[in-house]
Parts: sequence; structure tokens; C-alpha cells
Amino acid sequence: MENRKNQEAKHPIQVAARRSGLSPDVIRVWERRYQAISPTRSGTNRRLYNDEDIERLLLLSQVTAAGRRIGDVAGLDMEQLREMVWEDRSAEVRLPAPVRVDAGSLPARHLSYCIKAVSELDGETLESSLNHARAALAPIVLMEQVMMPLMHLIGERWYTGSMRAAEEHMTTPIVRATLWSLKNSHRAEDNAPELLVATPAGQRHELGALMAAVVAASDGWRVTYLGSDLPATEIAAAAVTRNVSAIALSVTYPSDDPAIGGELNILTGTVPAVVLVGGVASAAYRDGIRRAGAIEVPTTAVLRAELRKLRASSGRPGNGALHG
Amino acid sequence: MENRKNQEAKHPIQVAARRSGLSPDVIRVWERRYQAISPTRSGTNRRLYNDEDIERLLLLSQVTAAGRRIGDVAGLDMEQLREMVWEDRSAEVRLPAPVRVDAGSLPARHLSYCIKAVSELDGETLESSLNHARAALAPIVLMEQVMMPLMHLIGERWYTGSMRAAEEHMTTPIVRATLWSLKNSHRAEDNAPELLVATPAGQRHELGALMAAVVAASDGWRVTYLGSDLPATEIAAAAVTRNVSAIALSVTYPSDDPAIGGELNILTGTVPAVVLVGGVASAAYRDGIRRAGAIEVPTTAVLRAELRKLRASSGRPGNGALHG
DNA sequence: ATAATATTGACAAATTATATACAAGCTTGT
DNA sequence: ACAAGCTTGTATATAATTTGTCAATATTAT
Repeated sequence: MENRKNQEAKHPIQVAARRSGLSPDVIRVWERRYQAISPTRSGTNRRLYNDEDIERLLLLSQVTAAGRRIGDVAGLDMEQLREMVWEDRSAEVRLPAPVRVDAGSLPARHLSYCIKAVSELDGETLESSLNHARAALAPIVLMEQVMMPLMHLIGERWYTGSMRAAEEHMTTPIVRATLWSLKNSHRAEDNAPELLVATPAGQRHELGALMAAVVAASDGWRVTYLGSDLPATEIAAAAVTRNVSAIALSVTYPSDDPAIGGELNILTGTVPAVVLVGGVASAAYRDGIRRAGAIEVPTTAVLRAELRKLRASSGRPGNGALHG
Repeated sequence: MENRKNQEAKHPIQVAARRSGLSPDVIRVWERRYQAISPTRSGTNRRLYNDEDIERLLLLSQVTAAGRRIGDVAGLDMEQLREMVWEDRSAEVRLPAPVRVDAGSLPARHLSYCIKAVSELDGETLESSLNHARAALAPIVLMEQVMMPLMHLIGERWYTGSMRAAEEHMTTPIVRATLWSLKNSHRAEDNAPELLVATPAGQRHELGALMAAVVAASDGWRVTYLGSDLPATEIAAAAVTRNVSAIALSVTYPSDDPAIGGELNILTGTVPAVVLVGGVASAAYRDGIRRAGAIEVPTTAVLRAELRKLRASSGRPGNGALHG
């Protein structure tokens, strides 16, 4: 689907405009003044763009949105433009911080109650155990030292055969509901920065994404939560609609197929927002993440740090990239 | 859906207009000017469209709505049109269409607030709208006249291209959380009958299952909720562990593969519990349900009736007066 | 008979192309 | 710092083209 660019397909200027985010006027004037593209013409003199023309327009709209002048970049070839987009993105990329794990006794006690309830398929008790833990522990501790070990342990026992899938299926909605109410216990202020949280296509486990949502909400962000298994084009569209300054993705399946990289490229290529990627499998995609100009966020602590950095430097860099 | 195209069925132009969203005038002029379709004629010269003609008209209306000119695309074949629709939908970054709703009854008014919030991807407002509706309406009314129409409408608009998948993905977790808290607002008594609620393997939409859980919980059942996409063997194992007297399943995808029937047979064959099957696609599995000895539950009202019958026949005596 | 459909012709609205103008934001030179 | 000039997106005007809608008339359906 990706290398299948159909060079024959000719698109009218309206389609080129919608896909690139530029207005037809700008497309025409870029052609006239700088020969930025050279569409063919129909029998009645209408401009016809092929897929490469449109990709070029998209690249040009990105580099100009990054502050460059159209007159300076109109003559560059595709490869130079692509490289320039990457450079502009990776200017924001920073290296992640180390990780730390702790095994305390109080969280461990709560965890053991939860495990007991799970092994008896007792949803009611699991729910009240989690609520007790929630009252006794800080949200981060609850998530990192109760919920995450709980899910991990269930998965492990399922793998070794001492637990069934049913246990995991009973636990997930309950943990999910607890996370949701945790997230909702924070009310975003009117001028709060906007964050999109989702799980890319093919990734169906959403607890990691919900934890990211909780972290962000507790840090004052307004979070739009899009759940799991959403194609990059949809995430991009939502990001434009909400005009978010950052997107957080959670990945849990490591995959031999580097499609996640392709999805990431779509995102970083079409949306003027910082893309953060976390989840237990994020390390497996490290190269793709870096290449796409996204930021790897291995832990909730790093996520929080990156969010704070973003908020501090929030000059709203890509504010006018796409006009309405 | 796919092999069910009846090539014999001939529809008058009014039907073609309704289904494609085009006016009869436009359909005729597209035929006259561009030979976009070639309907057969009746003995008295009326145009007669078959299902493929109508699908073609629908595709053409979609690609023109995406900015293409009818003169450019009228000659393409079905496959090219389908691909074009797909490409346009995924390449476009903006939200397609406006919304309009009419306010009538009380539930309809709540629904219209929800729809507005959804179309603006405003999760916060959607959530508070649902909470208002929850406070103002009975749970059954909330589910059947607000939540279900809302999800249905979103699906419909996604199908016609005026909404994106992102809207649905934002809405589902919020509706789900509301249902969950609805379910948790009922506390089961110690001697309450036990019910298992899940979605069989391959069925990933869990909202219907959650509604069943709410109905049962509000009727005094202790509900163990197992979420979505769970193989029958797992459901059976959980049913034995919890010693439930009934299992409620929700199916939303109709499938040519009668595997659901096989799954049902596993359940009814291994577990001494009544199996109830509901959900928007339950009618499609009617034969398999009946053959497996399960009960089809087309509506929440029927579900409630069946649950009460079960409780009256096998439940504890002296527990009859819970509520009316 | 009233309503719907078919045919033809015409027309208005929308889109497009081209050229020109203009305003806001920069460089640059002093 | 300030003015002049350049850059760049947007707006206007005009002509050509495309496209949706309407009107008039004849035929058919209910």
C-alpha cells in the first residue's frame, strides 16, 4: 500500500489542496512564482496532479510551516525536502532518562489482595481491593507498582498455564475502569494544553495508553482519549481537529513488521505536534521512532518529564501549519 | 453483506436517489452527460437500477464529495472508484462534514448534545452530557434512546464518510465508562444469582455486553464481566469457577462463518447454565442459537424478562420483592 | 386526476485559470 | 531605529469551463 504510488492517477487541484492542507490559491501561486511543481494539464487546461506532486506539496507545506521561506525551498528535490523535514523534527528530540523500580511492602500487600481476587475470578473483590489501593497510594505508585505488576503477573501465569485467559479478561475492564476514574479525578483548566492519547493500528491493549492519559491529566493536560487500534491517518485527523500540541501512543506488541514506523511517519509528517511513544514494546521500535522524529518514552516518569518540558517551551511552534 | 447482492432487484430512480444521497436530477444528468451509469429500462421507459448501479452512484457521490470532478471520474470502473474512496478518506486530514440534528423528546435532546460533542471530538463535553442524561433518564431509556442511537449514528456517518473512525474511538471509552459506573451503582446481595457476561471470540464490540451487564445488575444479579473476544472454552471455565446459573453473550458482527454456533455448542454442552445471546447481530445467528439450545435475546426488555424467569424458577424463594 | 418519471433545453452557481493588486511580515541598508 | 525593498499569502476582476438545478412538455403510474 505504501510503495504503490500510482503515477498515472491525476488529481484535480481540489484534491491536491485537501491532501496537502494548502489552499488552491497558494498552490497556483507557488507554481507561477517558483515553479515548485509542474502539473500536467487536461484537454481544457485544468491542472492535473499526480501522487508525487501532492507529496511534494505536502513536504513544502511542512518545511514552510517550520519557518522556512518558500522561495528558498521551492527548487529542492524530494530527497532534500524529506531530509529537511526530519531535521526540523529531530531538533526537538531529546534523549530519555534512566528507569527506576521499587519493591515496597505497602504496594506489594495491595497487589497480593488483587492477585487473590483475580485467581478466584471475583470481580467485586478485585474492584474493592483496587479502590482501597487507590485510596492508600499515589496514582503513579498505584499504576506502576500495583496495576502493571498485576497485569504482568497474570500474563506470565497465563503463559505458563497456571492461569486462563478468562482471568485476564475479567481484570482488564476493572483496571481500565479504575484508571478511567483516576483520569477523571483531574479537571483540565481552560487554557490547559491539549494531548491526544491512543494506541496505533494493530495494538489492542489500551491500559498503557490509559496510564499515559492519567499521567498527563494529573499534570494539567486536557486529554482526548481515543482508545486502541486506531490508524495513523485517523489519529492525525483528530490531532488537527483538536489542535493538540502533543500525541502520546502506547505500543505493547513487538512486531517484526516495522509498520509502526510507517504509521509514525504519517503522523510526524502530517501533524504539527510532538509524538511521544511509550508502552512495554516501545524499545522494540526504537529505530523507527527515532527515524520518524518521534520521542521514545520508556516510563511514566519520562513521559511526565517530557510533557513538562513541552509545556515549558510551549511557544506553540506549529500553530499555523494548516489553515482552515 | 457481500454475497447478498441481488442483481435481479430493480429499483426506481427514487430509491437510487435515497440510497446514494444524490437527487434524481443529478443521477439523470450524470447518465446523460457522462454515461456514468447505464440503468436498464422498464417496458414503459422507466429507469431501473440494480444494486451495483446504486453502489456505483454511492461511490461517485463520495469521490465527488472528496473534491474530484464528476467528468474526471465518471468513466472509472468499480474497483478504481473503491480504491479512490479509500485513498481520499485516508489521505485527507480535515473533518468532512457539518452536522445537523433536530431536538424533540427529552432523550432526543440529550442525544443531540452528545452528537454535537462527538462531532467536535470534545470528550469532556460528551462525558458531562452523558452524565446529565444519566441523571435525567432511567437507565434503560438512557441506554436504548441515547447511547444506542448515538453509536448507531456514528457508525452510519462513518459509513457515509461524514464522520471518521476517530469519533467512534473517542466515544466508545466514554460510553463504556458511563455504562460501567451504571453497572456499579447496583450492589448485589449475598444470595444474588450469578451471571457471566462476555462477547464470544471474534466479537470485539463490548458495549452491548456491558448493557446486558447493567440490565442484569439492576435486576439484582451478581455480574462477572469478562469483556470482549473470549473463546468459548474460556467462558465455560469461568462459568464453572463462578458456578453461574446463566451466561449472557453479545454479538455485533454478522458472519457467514457459523463458528458462533460451534462456540455456542461448546458452552451449552459443557456448562450447566442457561445461555442467552443478544446484540444487534443476534438475529443473524438465530438458527445456530436455537440449535445449540441457547435463547435469543433480541432486546434488553426480553433479556430482563428471561432473567426474571430464570430467577423465579431456580432462584432462592422469599427473594421475590426486589423491585417492580 | 394527481404524482412521478423522461427528455430536452437552458441557465445559474461553482470552480478554475490568469493577471493584477495589496497588505503584513521580513530583510537590508543606512 | 527607520525607511525602502523584497517576500509571500490573500484578495479582486475577468473569462472559460464545469456542474447542479430548473422549466416545459410528454408519458406513465397510482
